[in-house]
Amino acid sequence: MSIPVSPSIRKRISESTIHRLSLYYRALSLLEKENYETVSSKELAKREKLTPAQVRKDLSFFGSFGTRGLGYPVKELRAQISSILGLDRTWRVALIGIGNIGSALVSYKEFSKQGFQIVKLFDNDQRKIGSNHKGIIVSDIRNLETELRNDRIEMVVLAVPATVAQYIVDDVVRAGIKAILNFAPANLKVPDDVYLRNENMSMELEYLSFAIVNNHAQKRVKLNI
Amino acid sequence: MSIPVSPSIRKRISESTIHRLSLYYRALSLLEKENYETVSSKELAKREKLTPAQVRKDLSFFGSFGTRGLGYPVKELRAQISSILGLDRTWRVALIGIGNIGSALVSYKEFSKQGFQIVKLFDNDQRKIGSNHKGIIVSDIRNLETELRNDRIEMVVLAVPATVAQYIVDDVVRAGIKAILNFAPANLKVPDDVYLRNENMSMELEYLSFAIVNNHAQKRVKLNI
DNA sequence: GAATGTGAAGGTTTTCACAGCA
DNA sequence: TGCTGTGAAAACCTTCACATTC
Repeated sequence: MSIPVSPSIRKRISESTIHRLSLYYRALSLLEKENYETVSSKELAKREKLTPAQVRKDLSFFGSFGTRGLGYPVKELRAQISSILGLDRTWRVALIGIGNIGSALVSYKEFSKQGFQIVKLFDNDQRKIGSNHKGIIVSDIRNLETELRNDRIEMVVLAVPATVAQYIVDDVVRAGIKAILNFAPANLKVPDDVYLRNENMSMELEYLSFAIVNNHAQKRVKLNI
Repeated sequence: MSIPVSPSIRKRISESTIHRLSLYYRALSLLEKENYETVSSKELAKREKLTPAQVRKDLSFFGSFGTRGLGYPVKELRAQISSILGLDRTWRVALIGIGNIGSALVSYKEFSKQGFQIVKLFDNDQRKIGSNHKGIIVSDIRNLETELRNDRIEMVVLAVPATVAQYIVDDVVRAGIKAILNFAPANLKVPDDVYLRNENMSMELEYLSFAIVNNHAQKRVKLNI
């Protein structure tokens, strides 16, 4: 009998661990397609450029999913991580701002693949309101609060200009939304009980720029074979 | 006289420090627009939801830019960080894959604003090759290696399907490119001397999903006032 | 008085190394 | 024998606290 995933986590799990769970999840999905029955922490680590100890430690926070001498059962572990990350269900997501980035996100396959269903689109541009994107009619942002409530939206993706982002996020918070993914290069203020994450796509380019200019040492992956 | 930025950094600077430099840079750009002459670590920290000590420590790795009792000169500090991050110049960037995400990135203002100039586009789709995106003609990916060399491209942004990403990245590496930003959900292998960063946009949504499902405690920002 | 710069302390994350089990 | 699970150690990162400077 396997130990169940603890429903409420005692020790605070680090952000990095959670991000790595996403990586494991992706690797396991691939391994399942490749018909692997089991996988060792060593193999998982290799595929995600991590160390075997890291993989085992991360997983150990949530339970004992492996078998000594054998490894982890691919299918089960994938299901477990899926449940830990809340990917064993679908999420009703609204996307605000049908510009550049917004339009791309509507058809971004990785979102829907993981259960994030964009079911609502908003914009303030009269030319866009009423138009159809991938089967969804763009709503007027003036009705944001009521429509977010009526459509039982659980997460919001913000892809609006930085200058208006705070006003919109205030509305979103008023609508009772507790999870927001922000693409605007702005520092948004939200109450303590609202989860806000920022996606800053030029940050990684800036890292590359820094790395080249400064000859920055790469983090070396120990292979401990 | 100010102490110059050490050209080669002895102690390895952490990734987080570099990412925070990006944040400081953005905040300082705004402060400059707002006509601030100086800024304290306290104010900078507040704007980026960090601690004053963190700000001072980060900056101290690169030099002494402030004045005791006064704070940091906004304009100078911005210039210094700009030079540290390599943003005081322009970068010739090629974008490969003019799909969903790729098209959005061509017009993504944050890139050009920081000096990342997309000067070259590639795709393998005959219908796209030869077409004009924001003044750039899409090239055939079959000429990737030679064109990257001839056009003296310094960075590559990859926005192609995961299934073909490795083949393309191999070509990119052969062309001598040392910095790659990858949007494909794939684990690409590159030689040690090539910087590769991954942008995984669903990872943050997965974090939000985890946070909701597990009532994950937010990292609390100490205000030490 | 105000705020930086920085060793040292404290806290967190990663890695080690090995007991334990299939 | 092979590989997990995990305390302990090591490495790393953040915060403290204060001497220092304007």
